[in-house]
Amino acid sequence: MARRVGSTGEKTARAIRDAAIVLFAERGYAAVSMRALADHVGIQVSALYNHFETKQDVLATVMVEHLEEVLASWEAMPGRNDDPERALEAFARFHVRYHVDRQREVFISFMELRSLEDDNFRVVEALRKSYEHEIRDILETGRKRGIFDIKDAHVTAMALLAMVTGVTTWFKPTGRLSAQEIEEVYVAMVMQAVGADYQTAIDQKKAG
Amino acid sequence: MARRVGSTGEKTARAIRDAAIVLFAERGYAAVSMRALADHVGIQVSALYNHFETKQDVLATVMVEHLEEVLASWEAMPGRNDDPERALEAFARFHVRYHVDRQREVFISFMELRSLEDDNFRVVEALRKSYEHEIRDILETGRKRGIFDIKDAHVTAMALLAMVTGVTTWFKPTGRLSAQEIEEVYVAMVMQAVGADYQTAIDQKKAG
Amino acid sequence: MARRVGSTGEKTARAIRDAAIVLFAERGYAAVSMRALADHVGIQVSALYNHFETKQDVLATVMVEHLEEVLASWEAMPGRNDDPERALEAFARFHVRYHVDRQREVFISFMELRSLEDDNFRVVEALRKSYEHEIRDILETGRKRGIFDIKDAHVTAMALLAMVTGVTTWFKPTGRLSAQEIEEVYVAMVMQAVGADYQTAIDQKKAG
Amino acid sequence: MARRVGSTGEKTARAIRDAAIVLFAERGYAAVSMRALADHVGIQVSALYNHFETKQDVLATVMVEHLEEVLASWEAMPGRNDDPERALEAFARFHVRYHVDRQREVFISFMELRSLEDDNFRVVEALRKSYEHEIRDILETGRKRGIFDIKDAHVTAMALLAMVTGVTTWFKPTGRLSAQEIEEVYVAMVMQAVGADYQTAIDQKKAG
DNA sequence: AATGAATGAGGGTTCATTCAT
DNA sequence: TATGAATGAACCCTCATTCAT
Repeated sequence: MARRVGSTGEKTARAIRDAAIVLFAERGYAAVSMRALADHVGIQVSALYNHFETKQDVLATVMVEHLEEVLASWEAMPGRNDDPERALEAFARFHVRYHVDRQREVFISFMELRSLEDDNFRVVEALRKSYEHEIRDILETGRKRGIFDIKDAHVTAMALLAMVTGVTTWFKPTGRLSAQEIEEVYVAMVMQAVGADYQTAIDQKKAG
Repeated sequence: MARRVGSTGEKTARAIRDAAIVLFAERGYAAVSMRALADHVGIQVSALYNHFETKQDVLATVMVEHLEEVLASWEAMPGRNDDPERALEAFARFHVRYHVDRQREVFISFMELRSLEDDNFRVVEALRKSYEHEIRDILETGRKRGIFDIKDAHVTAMALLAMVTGVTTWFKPTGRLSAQEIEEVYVAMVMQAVGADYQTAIDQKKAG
Repeated sequence: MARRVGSTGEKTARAIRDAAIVLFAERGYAAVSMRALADHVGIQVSALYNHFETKQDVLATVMVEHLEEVLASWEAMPGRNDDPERALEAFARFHVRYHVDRQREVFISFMELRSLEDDNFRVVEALRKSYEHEIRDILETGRKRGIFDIKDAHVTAMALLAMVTGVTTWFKPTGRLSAQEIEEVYVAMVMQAVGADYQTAIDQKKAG
Repeated sequence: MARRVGSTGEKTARAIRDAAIVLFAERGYAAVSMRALADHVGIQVSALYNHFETKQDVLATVMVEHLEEVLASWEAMPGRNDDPERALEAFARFHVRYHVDRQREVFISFMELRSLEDDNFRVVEALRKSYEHEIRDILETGRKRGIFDIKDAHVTAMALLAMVTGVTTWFKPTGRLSAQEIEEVYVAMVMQAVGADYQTAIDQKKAG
């Protein structure tokens, strides 16, 4: 008999993943005990094992689920198939927005790669690479066409990803700047960093 | 009795710090046991306590030592007191160079803030802020003078730091690009990101 | 409501007993989990509790059932009420045959006495003693009549039981010797061990 | 620096082995927890791990040590190189004596074979086989020379070993019979079981 | 300065069992 | 009768740290 959606089990599994995201992001995978996780969810430690085989399994599930959602969301992003300039802007916008919204998952997926056992690492690494290829391909296309003023698509891709991903380390929704404002700052920086004539476009909008 | 420099003890303490840097960077503070550390050094666990009071003390020592060295080196960097454009270039150049050279210490100092107990955290955080202020001040000065085309000095500072710091996550000395080449790529990106007329300067050099 | 013989429940209970016999013999009671037992049967752990109250109950059931069958079978063995020589031969023959056929149950009933809780232990111990008394009585009668050359009926009984029971530790149906051949070897040894003139009887048969 | 004989560590390790022998024999390996073992020794659980790597290691050590001692003792037994009749008597005498003295180790080495992991099993099994070969070789020699009236040296060896080993399951030093008396009963049974003319020899001694 | 042995807390995981469905 | 989910105790083992030598 199939497990009914919305059954107790489904809800508990979801609660465990959610608690894991909070705790792993806050303290790091190694520093989070299954007891702490269970306490956070409000169940007994042993009950965790009705939903996940091991602690490692919790981590892998969280990471894979996140990366798959990132990729799926990017697939649906408008502008991603336009010319390199618009595609890069779309990517930057998507990336910063997604990362501001899902700071913790992003941070975990980046930081806890080293905590993954071999099998899980391979799966997650493949997903990460897929994502990195997206921006690298945009940059490379733009570089070849002479639109972007960059020396190396790969290094640039890594640098831009690091820059934008870094927003997760300091952004707080209650801070001085809104998510919307931060998005604009980052998109502008990305565009300028590759030498695209972005500022003008904005000014035109304003002027228009 | 003062410990003589060059004594066995001094050498062991240095060896422990070095091993800690390697292991903390590789696995994270929480995932490194005192046993693993001792094994790496080639001594017994209990001998560690002749040199450091606690595991936490090892971490704090490594971080403080690193940050103090960073600041001292930056103090000595030529160009840091010139106009904002040159100062930013100096900073970018210094930062990427230092981070490529000391990848592991940088990574630890960034990642393991959360592993510090309150007292140590305050000390380390102060050192980090000092460093962040250096670039923020340069950017702010440049922004006020209309030299840099940026919206917000603080956000830009964080973004640039994250971007350049990120080099530690993928750079390998044996890779396709040399440290020298990567430095150039990053410096160019930083300068472009703030809208400084850097590329021209390079071209002038070439043209010169 | 009486449980109908042949009902699903009856079949499952039988399957659990059978799986328990295999697993307890193989790994020992303490090393077999209810999960392992359920897996072997092909049901969920909680379903076991529809058929047995506790794990201990499974063990007790298996042992009592086995010992009662042994006693009942021995009651029906021809020759058991004849003179001590024939009675001993009958017992040896019965014992080795039964033990070769039911190696696992025998092994469990012998080894897992210590795993029984008090109440169950008393029941099982009584059954075991009944069986031991059978051979001891035969030996004692033969010793008194001067037919058996033994020093002590009890010690001899224990020794012979141990010897024949030991067959379960190494006999494999696919081995060099058939069950039939092994039976002959053991019966001859038993008869000789008590100084009965058994070999002659065999020779007579051959000569006859 | 070599560990001094008689140091605390040596004594603790010995105490752990001794406690393990008692507990494993009484409850079985799987049913003995490291906590129970530590309690029995009077130390903390974690201290066990200063002396043995794992629980499995405790078992393997106890078994290997015992079997090596058995073999060494048998090597030193007088009469073991005489004619088959005397050699068998020597073996029976040695075996029952040793097994009465070391009931628990014998029982463990026999019963807990299944609890050994592969590597340890191979080592222990080899030692056991060495011992079994001793009696089998004696029996085979005697059979070939027509001294023993047995059908099969291997089956006979297993039967005799089981018979004599079984003494460990019921013998109690405080019981009706002394170890000395039980030895005589068993030796007589062994000799008679193979059709050796042993009783006469005893009578001769008495007559002598 | 280094060691072996000890401690007590806590690690991840499995246990037998219960219960609502 | 069978299930999935829960419990609380217990499992083996490792942890950081201490201390006599």
